Amino acid sequence: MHRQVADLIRSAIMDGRYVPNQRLVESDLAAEYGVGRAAVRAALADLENEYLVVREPNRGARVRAISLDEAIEITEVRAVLEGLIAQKAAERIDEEEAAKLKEILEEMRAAHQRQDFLAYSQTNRALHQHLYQVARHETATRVISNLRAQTVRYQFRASLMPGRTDVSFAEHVAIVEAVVKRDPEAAHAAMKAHMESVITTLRKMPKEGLY
Amino acid sequence: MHRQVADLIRSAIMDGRYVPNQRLVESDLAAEYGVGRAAVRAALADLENEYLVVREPNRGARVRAISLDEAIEITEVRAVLEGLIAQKAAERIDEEEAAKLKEILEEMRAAHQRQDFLAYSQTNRALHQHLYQVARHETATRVISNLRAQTVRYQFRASLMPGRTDVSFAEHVAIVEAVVKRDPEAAHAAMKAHMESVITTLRKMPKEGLY
DNA sequence: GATATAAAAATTGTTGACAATCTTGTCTGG
DNA sequence: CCAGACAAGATTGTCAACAATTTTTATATC
Repeated sequence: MHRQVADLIRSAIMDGRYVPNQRLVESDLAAEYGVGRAAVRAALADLENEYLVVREPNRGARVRAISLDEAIEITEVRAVLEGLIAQKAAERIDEEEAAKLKEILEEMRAAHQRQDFLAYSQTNRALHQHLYQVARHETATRVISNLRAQTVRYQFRASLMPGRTDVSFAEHVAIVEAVVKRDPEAAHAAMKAHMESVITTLRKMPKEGLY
Repeated sequence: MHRQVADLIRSAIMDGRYVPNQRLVESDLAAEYGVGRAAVRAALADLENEYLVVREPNRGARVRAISLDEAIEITEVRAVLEGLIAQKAAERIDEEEAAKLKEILEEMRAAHQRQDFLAYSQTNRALHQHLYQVARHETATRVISNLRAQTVRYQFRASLMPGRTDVSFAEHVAIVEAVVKRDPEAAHAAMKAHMESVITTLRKMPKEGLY
């Protein structure tokens, strides 16, 4: 039960429905989601452990504000982990998985060509998800997923920057080529380059507001 | 309150007082630690989020069993993160911090020379902790700490293997030298070599029991 | 002894009540 | 008007009770 509540609250945070520093009052949330306070409490504890929420004793919970600097730091951690994933994927990929990876890349290309930003974003996600599956590295996957939730809005904004999609797509082509070629070092290097490019983009973002 | 309880339970797990797959019964723990069930419940939730404990609906909590394969996987993630830490430390270290790092290394050398395993282990820990501080990379530090708690007993066993301390010490010397020299790439490489050596040692361990 | 079934006991999940703490609003004096 | 004190209201933290679920025990049968 509390897990579902946590999922709902997490979605609300990621969607921007709950904004940084917003108070999350147990009884209000209980009423909103039609559950008891105990479930809300447990959900907030989970979200605190995911660093999406901060709680102070006797003072309740708030949506955690993440500065651009922290988003960059989080992305740096993601970068090294995505590099590990790419390397493992290159070591472990089988024919079927390779075919699917290329398929996703083609969908990504098509979305890119028709300038369908939403579809591009979705295929980008699907590509990374597929790499996690190919890599079969549960720990890395788990840590990445958690970190991603913390920076999702920065990622959205970064991806809206002019020319970003062109760069991103080329980088993904390089990643897929290296992985399909079963070259762990090249895969690692390609992913590293991609993630550094993401970080560079983040660094160029104006430091306005919190996410 | 529940945070203190979580700390106590975590220590018991890391000390081996609570063993893999052991049931952790809320009311028993409440009696043992002199707190209410609500606090135990919250503490167990925290520990579940740290992957030290697994909980199933209606079936309670157990100490999570971590296989050698998983310990290796966790260490692989730690490896890339420790590499990031070493790199950042090399970029950011100041004179005072460099002096302290060298000081810790000397204590580590002394412990190694008098074959005081416990002191060696403590200085090893202190060295890594100091690197985390020097690196000023909160996210990496946080993720590492959590992962470390999950593998602490494997680490202990690995460090007991014959000749391990000799190798370990030499590797730490290389790390410190690179960091003090403010060479991020060398620091990263030295740490990578060290962590790969740890992983190799883990791979050589007999697959007996769970930790 | 092994197996199946029912009952009893143990444990988890949830709730409402109340104590403790914090925040907000109101009043008074300078 | 502003600052401080105090009361009222809001919220969190905790508890005991009870419902729901699982585990253990006892009993019967083969």
